[in-house]
Amino acid sequence: MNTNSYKQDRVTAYDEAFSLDDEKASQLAELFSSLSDPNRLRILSVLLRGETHVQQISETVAMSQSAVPHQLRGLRQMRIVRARKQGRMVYYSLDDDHVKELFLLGLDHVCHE
Amino acid sequence: MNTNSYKQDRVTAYDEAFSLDDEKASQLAELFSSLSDPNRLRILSVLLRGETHVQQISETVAMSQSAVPHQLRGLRQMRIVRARKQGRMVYYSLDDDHVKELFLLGLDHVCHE
DNA sequence: TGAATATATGAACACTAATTCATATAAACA
DNA sequence: TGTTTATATGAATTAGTGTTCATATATTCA
Repeated sequence: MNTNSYKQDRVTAYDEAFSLDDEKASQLAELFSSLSDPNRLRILSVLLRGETHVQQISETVAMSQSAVPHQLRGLRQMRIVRARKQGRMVYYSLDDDHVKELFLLGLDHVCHE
Repeated sequence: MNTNSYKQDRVTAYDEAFSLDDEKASQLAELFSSLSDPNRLRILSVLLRGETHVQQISETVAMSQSAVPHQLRGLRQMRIVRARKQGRMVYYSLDDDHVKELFLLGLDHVCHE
């Protein structure tokens, strides 16, 4: 973890000599890809309000029964959301605040022009 | 500009009653889509260091002659980069700091796990 | 003016990704 | 136990995206 120095303050961290290596580029692209679909974003916007079960997500974002679990699967694999089963319902929530920050920063930008 | 209240402090702005409408969802998805490709991210990582001409981008990120302008076109249309022609070279730079912030926040997250 | 260089663009192709449809699993309830 | 409800999954379809190849435009230089 000392071969790079990404861990500095975000804005000042970017070294002039820095060039994004292939692996980091791919990871970063994967992260942003998770946020690159309107329906996925709407699912996340629901989860931003708190833990919710699948059916309720479907209704809120007006997606079909099977489309929602399909998307949730991807988000789960990216560790963006987390599932908790209770009875026959499965409750999803954001796995941490990382994506919430990105989401809100992005929304901020979109809404300012 | 007062039909929404997105302009509050980012973290507290997210109203419990808020649900991402279709248009905002699409705009946001478009924004994140701009960052959803490794090569595009590498191009941006070069531009983060400052204004650069196309050929130099090609060399730095090891992309073909035509692939780079193709990608730059998309970034230009999204107003993420800006072009300045000088002689037969075209110099590109980031159009503002919006995407830089997203890029660095994302990189931050990727590098912390 | 003609050749060389830098960038852009259109079409074709390959690849990815999102949705739907059908079906499977699994829990609750009668 | 059998039926209903909630979620998940696989396959197929469709739409979108990134690259390459060939070519166009535009600028410099001889």
